Amino acid sequence: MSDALPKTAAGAAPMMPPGGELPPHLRGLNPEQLAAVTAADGPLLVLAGAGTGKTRVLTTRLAHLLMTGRARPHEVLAVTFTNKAAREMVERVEHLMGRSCAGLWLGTFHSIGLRMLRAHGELVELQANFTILDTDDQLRLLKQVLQAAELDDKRWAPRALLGLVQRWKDRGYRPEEVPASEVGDFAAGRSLQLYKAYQQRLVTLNACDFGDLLLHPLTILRTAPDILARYQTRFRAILVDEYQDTNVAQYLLLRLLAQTHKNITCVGDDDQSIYSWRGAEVGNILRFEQDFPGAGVIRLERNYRSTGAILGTASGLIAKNTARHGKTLWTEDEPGVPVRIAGLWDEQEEARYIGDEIEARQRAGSSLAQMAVLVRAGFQTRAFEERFIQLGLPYRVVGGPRFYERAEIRDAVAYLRLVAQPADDLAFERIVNLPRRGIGDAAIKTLHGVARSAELPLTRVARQMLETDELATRTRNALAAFLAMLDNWRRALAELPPRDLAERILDESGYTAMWQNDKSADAPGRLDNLKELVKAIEEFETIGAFLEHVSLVMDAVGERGADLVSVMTLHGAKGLEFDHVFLAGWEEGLFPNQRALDEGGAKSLEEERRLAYVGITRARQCCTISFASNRRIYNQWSSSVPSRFIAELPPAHIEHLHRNPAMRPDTDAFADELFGQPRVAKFRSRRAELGKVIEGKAEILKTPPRPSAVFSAGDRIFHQKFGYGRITAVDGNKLEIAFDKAGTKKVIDSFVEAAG
DNA sequence: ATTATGCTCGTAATG
DNA sequence: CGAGCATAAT
Repeated sequence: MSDALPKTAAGAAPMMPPGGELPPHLRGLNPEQLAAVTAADGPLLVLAGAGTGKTRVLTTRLAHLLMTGRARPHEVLAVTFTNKAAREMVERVEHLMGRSCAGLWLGTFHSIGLRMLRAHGELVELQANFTILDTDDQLRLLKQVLQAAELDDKRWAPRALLGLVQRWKDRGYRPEEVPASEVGDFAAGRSLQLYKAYQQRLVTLNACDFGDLLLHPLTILRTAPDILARYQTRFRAILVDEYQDTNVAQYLLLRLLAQTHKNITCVGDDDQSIYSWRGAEVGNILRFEQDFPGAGVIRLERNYRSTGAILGTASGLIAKNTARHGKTLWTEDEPGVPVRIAGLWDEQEEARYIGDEIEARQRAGSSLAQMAVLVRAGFQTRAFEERFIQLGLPYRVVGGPRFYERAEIRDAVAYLRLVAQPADDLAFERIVNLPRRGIGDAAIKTLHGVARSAELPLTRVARQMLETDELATRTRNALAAFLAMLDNWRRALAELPPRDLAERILDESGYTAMWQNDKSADAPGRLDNLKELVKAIEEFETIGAFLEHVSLVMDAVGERGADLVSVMTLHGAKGLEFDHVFLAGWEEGLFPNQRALDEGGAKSLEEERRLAYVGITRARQCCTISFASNRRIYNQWSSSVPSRFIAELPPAHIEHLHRNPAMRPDTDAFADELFGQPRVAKFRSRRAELGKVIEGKAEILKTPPRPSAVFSAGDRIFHQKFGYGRITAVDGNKLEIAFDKAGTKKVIDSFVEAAG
C-alpha cells in the first residue's frame, strides 16, 4: 500500500514542539500528517492525494487514540473495503502499539455488518446459522423468482434484475422504501414486487446476500432504538478508509453510529473514486462537511511516491474534472524523466514494445516486481501474455477468478452448507445430482413444485417424497441414498473435527472420485484446489465459522516472492505502486471506455479521467503511456484514435516518442479536429460495421518472427505456460501437443522450444 | 439422462 | 473468436 516514508527527515521538523521529543509513533510525520493524526475528537475528513501517506495517517491516528487512552480497543470501529486493507491495518496498528489489539472492531464493511447480524439476526428473520449467498446463488434465485412470477427470463434478464436489487440495497432501500422514481420499467413495473418476493425467498432459505450484510444492520439500527443507542455509546471513535468508495447504505450506517460521539475520521481521495458503477457515491466525500457539521478538513498534498513529471502530468489531467475538492500535490523530488507517450501500429506491436522496454529496464538493474502493465479491460492482458511467454519474461496476471468462485470450491462448499444449514435449497440443487446420481431435472422440478406450495425446504420435501410414488422408483432410491448420506454427515457434525468431516463428505459423496475419473486437463488442478480447501478448514472450530470465512474472506493462493511483472487492470492497481508503469491502450472507445460514456455521459467521462489519474500516480520513477492505431476486437480489425486524455496531458511534462508527427495529439487543435467533427467513429457501443480489414499494412511493421525450429510429430518440446509435452500433429505452424500436465492443446510453433 | 448443436454476448470487480 | 447457456436430439 501507499507507505509514505519521507525521503528526508526535514518534513517533520517544523512541527517539533520546542524542547520536546515526539513519541516514536509520531516521528517522521509531516505537519499535515501530524495534524491529522493528533486532531482532537470530532468529525474529520482527511483528503489524501495519491502517495501522500493516507494509510499511515489512518493507522497512526488509530494507534494514537488507543495510546492516549481516548478510546479503548472495543470502543473503536475501523472499516475498510477490502480484506487486504483490513489485514494491513491490523498489522500496522499492532506494529505501532507493540501488542495485539484484540477487541477492536476492525474489518471490512461487510464483516462488520455480519458481526452485527450474528448478534441481532432474529430482528430481520434470520436464524443463527444463516447462509451468505454469493452472486451466483443470487442469480439463480432471482431466476427462480422471475419464473415463479411467470415472467420470461429471456425478455427480462435475471442479471438486470440483480443490478436493480443491488442498486436499491446500495442505497439503503428495503422493498417498501424504494421511491417511485427509482422503480424503472423492468418487467412492466413489477420489479419491486420481484424484489419483495426475492427477500421473502431469502427468509425461507435462511440466507442473505452481500447487500443484506449492510441493509439488515441498517434496518436493525433503525427499528431497535435500544440496540442503536448501545452501539452509539459504545463506539467512541470511528475510522473509515477509502471514504470515496462508500455507497449510501454504508454512509447511512456510519452516520447513525457516529451520532452520539460524533467522532468520525474519514480518509479518502475524491480524485480516486472509480467505483460508481459498483454503487459508490462520490457525493459522500464531497458532502462530508454538510453531513457532519463542524467537521475539520485536512489535506495531505505532499507526495512521497512519484517524480515531479509524473505528479505534474497526473495533476494536469485531473484538473480537467469539475466535481472535486481540489488538491495541489507537490513533491521535493526531482522532475525525473518525462512521461512518455508511444504510438504503435497495433496491439501486438504495443506488447512487443512494452516487452522490450521491460527487458531493457531489467538489464539496467530494475526488478520485474517493480514493473507493471496496466490496462482498462481484462481482454487486453492477452496480447501481453502472449508476448511475454514468447520472450520468456516472467509475469503474473493479477485478478481473475478468486478461490471460492471456482466451480469445484463452490460445489464442495455447497455440500458443507447443506450439512450445516438444512434449509439451503440453492446448495441442495447444486449438488443433489453432482456427481451424477440419476436425480435429473424432472425430479427436481417435482420437488420444487411441492416445496413452493408447502413453503418447505427441498430436503424436507425430498424426504416426504420417499413415502409417495410421485417419483420413479430409480429416482426415489437414488434420492433415499443421498438423504441417508446427508443424515450421516449431519450426525457427524457435532462429533468430527470440521476438517475430517469435510474430507469424509467429499469422499463419501463421490465428489472427489468424480474429478479423479475426469480426464480433462484441469482436473488435477481442481483436485489440488479441493486439497487446499480441506487444509484451510483445519484452522476453524466449526463448519459454520469456516463457511463465513470462505464467503467473506478467502483469497486465491498466490505465488509470493517471485520476481514477476504484474499485468492487471487499472481498477486492480488502485492502492499499489511500481517504479515503472506502462499504461497501455489509451484509445478512444477503449479508454475512455465507450460503454461507460454511453451509460453515464459527462459523469462517466470524469470517472474515466480519475481512472487515468489513478494509473499515472501508480508510477514512482517512470510512466509510459501507449496507444495502438489498430486493434482487433472480437476478432474484427478496427482502427482507433488516440485517447482524448493524451491531448489533455500537460505538454511540459510529457515526451512523444512516435516518429510520425501526425500521431502527436499534443495540441488542442488536434483534439478539436478529432472530437469536434465526426471523424473516425470506431468502437461503437454496439457492433461496428463488419469488414474493414486492414491487414496488408500490419505485416510491414511486424518484426520478423523468431527463427523457429522445424518440428515434427513425436518431438519432445517445452512451452513456457504449459510445460513439457510431445507433439502429436503438425499443421503448418500450428502444433498439436499432448502436454504432460496440461492436456492436449493446439499451439503456434514459435511458442515452444525443443526439449531434451 | 446425457450429449450435440446453436445462439448470444462480450467494462471494470469488493464482499 | 470463444465461453456459457439453452434447446434439441438420441
